[in-house]
Amino acid sequence: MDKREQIMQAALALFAERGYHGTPVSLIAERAKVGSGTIYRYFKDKDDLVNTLYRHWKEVVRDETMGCIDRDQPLRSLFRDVSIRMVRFAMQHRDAFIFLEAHHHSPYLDDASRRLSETINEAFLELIRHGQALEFIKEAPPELLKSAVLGMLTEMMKNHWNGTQKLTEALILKVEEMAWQAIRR
Amino acid sequence: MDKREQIMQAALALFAERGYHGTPVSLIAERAKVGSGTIYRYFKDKDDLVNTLYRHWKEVVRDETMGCIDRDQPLRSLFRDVSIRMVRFAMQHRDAFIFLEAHHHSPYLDDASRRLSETINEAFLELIRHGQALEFIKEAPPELLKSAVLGMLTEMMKNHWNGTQKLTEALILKVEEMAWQAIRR
DNA sequence: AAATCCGGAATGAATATTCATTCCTATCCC
DNA sequence: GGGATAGGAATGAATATTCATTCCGGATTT
Repeated sequence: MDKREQIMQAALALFAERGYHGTPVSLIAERAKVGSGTIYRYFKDKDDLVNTLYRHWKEVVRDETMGCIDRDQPLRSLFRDVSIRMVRFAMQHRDAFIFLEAHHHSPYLDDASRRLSETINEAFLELIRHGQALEFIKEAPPELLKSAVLGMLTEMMKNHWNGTQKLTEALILKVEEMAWQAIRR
Repeated sequence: MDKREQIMQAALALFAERGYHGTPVSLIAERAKVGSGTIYRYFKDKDDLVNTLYRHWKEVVRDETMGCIDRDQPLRSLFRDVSIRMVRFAMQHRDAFIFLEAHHHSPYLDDASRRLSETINEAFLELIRHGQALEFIKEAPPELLKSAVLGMLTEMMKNHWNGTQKLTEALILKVEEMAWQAIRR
């Protein structure tokens, strides 16, 4: 019954569904079963709330996809490992995934949020550069390859959520293979 | 000096940059150099404006990417043709591209807008099914392949706009090749 | 019972929409 | 032609609504 937690959960779901400007604080309060004034006991203002949320979930993504990974396994399986962790994260945390995706470059994100996002980005780029050094991955700007892979995975997750094409365990593997085919030499 | 056109242009730029809820009607009026009341002479309300915009640009996309295409050329070059037309459209109409992308599944889109979107979708799926029938393209749900390709292209366009990785003519070809590698048999 | 926490009404700023008025242009009369 | 006039277009101040934030009386904890 942690109020702060209730507020974070309600805000996450609403921001994911309706966007930042589209969700009134009063609605967050209602959904969290909390007085609207209470929100301001835990967060300085709406901006602070969205940034706190963003940072919280970015950290979870970082830990679940980049943390505790065996960096010494063969590159191909390292890539698969990271890709599949990302998809798994998305499946398990639908709202967080949609929220992070939608607020990727929002003007109301503060510097701390931006820096954190950049860190994760850099880790993924490093993986790609490593693959290029080993000549497993295409010669092309790493940024380009990164966005190819992430764009692909992201769009398929969106399709999964909106019901167009549900992902099964088998399809996830297929998807990962497609991503690899796109960037391999 | 067509007021309606001025309003549409201003709204497109602002919605692309700040989103629907993020842009006050007064700002649209200011940017269009028009009294705010004038907007309501041409559009029933803000909702009507955003839907009109959406439909207008979806039709342009449809015509520029799916219209006037030689459906009898070899599948590989047909696919290239469509992909490159999409990228070209995005490069030439930055705001329209960002706007359409951002409002893809917004709750304020009406039925007519949704139907139009679905039509274009279906045309692309047809292309993929055709490729599968010829055994050039992977066996997998066409929806999945479609979102892989579009997600990839879309994300790379976003990276282009935000300055992370500018696309050159040569890179566009590379990108198209990656998309093909992802879905080919 | 003091301190802290909480709810939700109250407040004022921001916003969408309306409407009384002005402006423009085309038509008509002299 | 030129002045008068009608009627649609345009305007932006006024209105009604929505929203973020504050405030304060009451509940809960210590």
